[in-house]
Amino acid sequence: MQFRLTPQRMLILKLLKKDTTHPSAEDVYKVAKKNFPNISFKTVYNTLQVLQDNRLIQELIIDRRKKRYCPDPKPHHHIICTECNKVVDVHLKFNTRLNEKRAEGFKITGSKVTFYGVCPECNMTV
Amino acid sequence: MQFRLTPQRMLILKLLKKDTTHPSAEDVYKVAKKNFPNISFKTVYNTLQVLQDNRLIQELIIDRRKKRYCPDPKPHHHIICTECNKVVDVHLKFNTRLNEKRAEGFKITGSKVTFYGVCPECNMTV
DNA sequence: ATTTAATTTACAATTATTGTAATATGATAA
DNA sequence: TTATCATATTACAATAATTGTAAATTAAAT
Repeated sequence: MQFRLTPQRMLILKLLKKDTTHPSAEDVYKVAKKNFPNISFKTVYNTLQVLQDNRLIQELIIDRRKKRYCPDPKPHHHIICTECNKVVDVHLKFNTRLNEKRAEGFKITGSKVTFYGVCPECNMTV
Repeated sequence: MQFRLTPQRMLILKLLKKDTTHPSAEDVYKVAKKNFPNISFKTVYNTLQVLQDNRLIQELIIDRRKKRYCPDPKPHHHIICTECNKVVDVHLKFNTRLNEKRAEGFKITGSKVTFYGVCPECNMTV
């Protein structure tokens, strides 16, 4: 597929790159609307997919409610707050090698560690 | 909350305990319907929540399409097939300790490793 | 300039999940 | 045992996230 970096896509990529909150598609849509008032949800979803396919961002399956998007496509890990669903990056290497025997015949292509916890803000308000 | 182990709940728990496929709520519903033809989706979802709250099963946020349920409530890890979304358990301990400094102020309560790969069946059909 | 493929938009549709209200169930106390 | 009452179930509607469709638009390539 030929991938065209349209103004909408450029904007969404830029928004993501400076956003550390791991926004949802709706979050992206709301911010993008400020620059492109007529932008559609479909364009946002479409763009997120294209950016993902081209390894410019990555989709996170971590929040029980919806997908979140991470501007850093390189493999790394995350912590999610079990109270407010805040997500933050963890840039550390862990040894999670899975030997053939334990891989159940799967050809392993990657791995990720997810940490669950309570963020500082939520910790205060208990 | 008082938790009543009704026939429907008993059935769902039993179904899950002998199911290694990490079924979705809909999968559970379909099987449960064989014994309780009038069972509702709401009862299934409600039961899955209750069983989870009572630490008899655990919900998995791993499949991009929907929640999956694991009969084993104890912390362990999973492999998911990126082709067909098959999920299997990994019962191994990994050292994923996160020192305070790197926890970004979060109070960490748990962690899980997710492996991505291609299952034997999907590997064949390439 | 013309053709053509990719993209965007508006909007409908789908899928997973949750909410509501009436009825049914079953535990507990009289 | 029977009455009471909280909890659970069901049918069904509603919501939320995401995806599909088709027409119009854009822009790359001839």
